Amino acid sequence: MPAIKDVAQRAGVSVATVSRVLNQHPSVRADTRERVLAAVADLGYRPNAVARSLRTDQTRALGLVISDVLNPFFTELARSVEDAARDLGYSVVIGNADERPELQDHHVRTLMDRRIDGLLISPTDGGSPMMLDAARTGTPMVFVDRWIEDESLASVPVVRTDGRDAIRDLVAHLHALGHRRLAIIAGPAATTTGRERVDAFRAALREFGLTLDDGHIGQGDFQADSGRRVTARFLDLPRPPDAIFAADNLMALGAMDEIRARGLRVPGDIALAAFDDIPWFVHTDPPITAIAQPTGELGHAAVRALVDLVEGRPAESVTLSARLVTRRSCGEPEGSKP
Amino acid sequence: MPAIKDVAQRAGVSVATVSRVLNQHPSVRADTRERVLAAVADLGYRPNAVARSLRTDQTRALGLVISDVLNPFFTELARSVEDAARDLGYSVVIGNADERPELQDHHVRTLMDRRIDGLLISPTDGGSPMMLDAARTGTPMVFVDRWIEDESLASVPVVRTDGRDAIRDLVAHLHALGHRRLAIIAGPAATTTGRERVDAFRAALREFGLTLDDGHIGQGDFQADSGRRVTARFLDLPRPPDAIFAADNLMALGAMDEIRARGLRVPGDIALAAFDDIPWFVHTDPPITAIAQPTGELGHAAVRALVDLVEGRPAESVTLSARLVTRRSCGEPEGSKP
DNA sequence: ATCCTCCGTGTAATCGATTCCACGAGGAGG
DNA sequence: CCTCCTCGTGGAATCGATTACACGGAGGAT
Repeated sequence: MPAIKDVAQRAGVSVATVSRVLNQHPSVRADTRERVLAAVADLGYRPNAVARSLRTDQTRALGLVISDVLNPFFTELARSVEDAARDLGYSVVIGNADERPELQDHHVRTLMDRRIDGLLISPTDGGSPMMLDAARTGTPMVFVDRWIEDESLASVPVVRTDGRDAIRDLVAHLHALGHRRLAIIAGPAATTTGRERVDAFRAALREFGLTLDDGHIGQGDFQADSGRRVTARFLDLPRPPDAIFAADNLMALGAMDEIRARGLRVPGDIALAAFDDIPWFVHTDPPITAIAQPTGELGHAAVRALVDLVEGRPAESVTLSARLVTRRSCGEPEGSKP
Repeated sequence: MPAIKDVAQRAGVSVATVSRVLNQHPSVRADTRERVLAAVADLGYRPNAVARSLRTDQTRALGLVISDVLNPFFTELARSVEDAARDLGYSVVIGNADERPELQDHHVRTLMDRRIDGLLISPTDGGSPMMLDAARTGTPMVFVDRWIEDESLASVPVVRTDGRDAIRDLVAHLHALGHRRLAIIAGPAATTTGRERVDAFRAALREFGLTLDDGHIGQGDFQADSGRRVTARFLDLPRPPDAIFAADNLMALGAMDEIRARGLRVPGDIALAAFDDIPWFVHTDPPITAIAQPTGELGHAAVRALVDLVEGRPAESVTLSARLVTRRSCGEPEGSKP
């Protein structure tokens, strides 16, 4: 693999001149430029990004640590992040934390070791040591989707979706269809989205004169299995809920598994709704009512904020809003009753 | 961010000694080692991977270029690749080609510029310039899932799934349920998996005395939209097929969309099956019969082969086999008829 | 006592780029 | 004709690690 000195030699110039040509520095005579470019083409030379990074102290790479790649919400997020970053001339290195704090820490550490220019992170837990460290040492950092409530992290911008209104709409929808005993499969209490969705759900219930039983809050971990387990607990109750709201799409999948395994039917026996909409919800039996986040915009906004930080501009937090997409899993839509 | 010389200074030794401690070189006196380790801890020093890579000419990073992150098959693959790589002490940098050759090329180029140690690639097309270049210049490289049939790439190991038998099983299943006019939504002809699945399908049909009409082969591109389009064409035929086999799960999703949009029913009006199984297929209406690849093993085997290459050992191609998972989208299972 | 070995450590070259500074040539202005 | 700029270019320092080689001291062999 040819290095810059090979190009210099072949073009009969110094490495400095080659470097200037490569970085479109103006003070190179046109014919010299030609010669250098010709040598570059002949040798198939490509600058070594590792060496360049060492010298310039920037890698033009961003780190993205997400909680679970297998969750369609996060893969869509990852995709939009990569798109936005590429447009701005950055690469993205993805780390999958699998909802495990120690894995999250591993990835943050590896990314920092590789000296990525900035970190986009959707924390799995209450804040791992490496992450606090990264924030403290001034690594540009942006939280996406979830964030950490810690005063030492107060300056880290948060790009997220506020599901409050959509959740209220969902509760209204359920209420209108006659459901009164509503339950929620919550995310981990350590995550902000975990808590927030429960809070919003509880507040909305209150608005409709309902209360959220302690027995109707199940602790999940955003994985399908936990949705199954919690749903089993709900269904074993003497008076089971008549509607279940899963705080993410994987737990909704688990819930469906369990409901189906017991020979019950959605929405006849029990209604089901989920946070996060995915293409498959159209084709499930029945199609699932869900709260959709503007995932693409979320990714773009997050990258914009992070790159602002990286390039020395101030960055702001962004809050987008989610919307309810009603389908048939909570009962027949209002207008369509016979 | 402290560098090795800061550690050296604080411990009162030279940078060489610090480096030796960090790389567990044996010839360091125990008490010196202690002092160095203490300094490392005090400063929170972490070695700069960029500098290390420049010097050692290895990054301990692997590149993975996949055709489409949004396809659950590939995200599962990516996840298993990352798992396997991490176990062996490597990081994975993912590039999403989005089934677009020019994007694939962009990622290969970027990864090569960053001097990744090896490249895992699932090519979208017949072989882009950068890829041929990479192979020619001796970059360790392994094809996964798909590959390129080019003599200059003959030495690149291929880790893949052979779906031949499973496709035969599928055709047998369809035949047993009375379907005779079978159609296939194929992948791009430029991809090996695209062609291979059609070939296997055609061969299996012949075995059952059926033929594959030209009108019953639709050219898709592994994306949902193309599944929709091709299905529309099938259904507009004067004598539409009575069973459709989609060569991947996204095109199956598109096919379902189209079938549903026309008010037709699966499997009553038309049977549907897909290559690649995903968790949601259990919950669609109806549950979809699919051919499942051992995705986890695929990823692990691919990483093993690539790391062998990277570390100077010979690597071998691996072919795993897929299996048919019958559900209800082709008709009621044999045993369960009344 | 002398010489050799080995052990632990330091000095300095090196990887491949970027960039500051210096330098020579040529043109403009006095 | 001399001085001063400007322009284009080259030399060399630098980023942060690794590692070949050198070196001084301790201990063993003779």
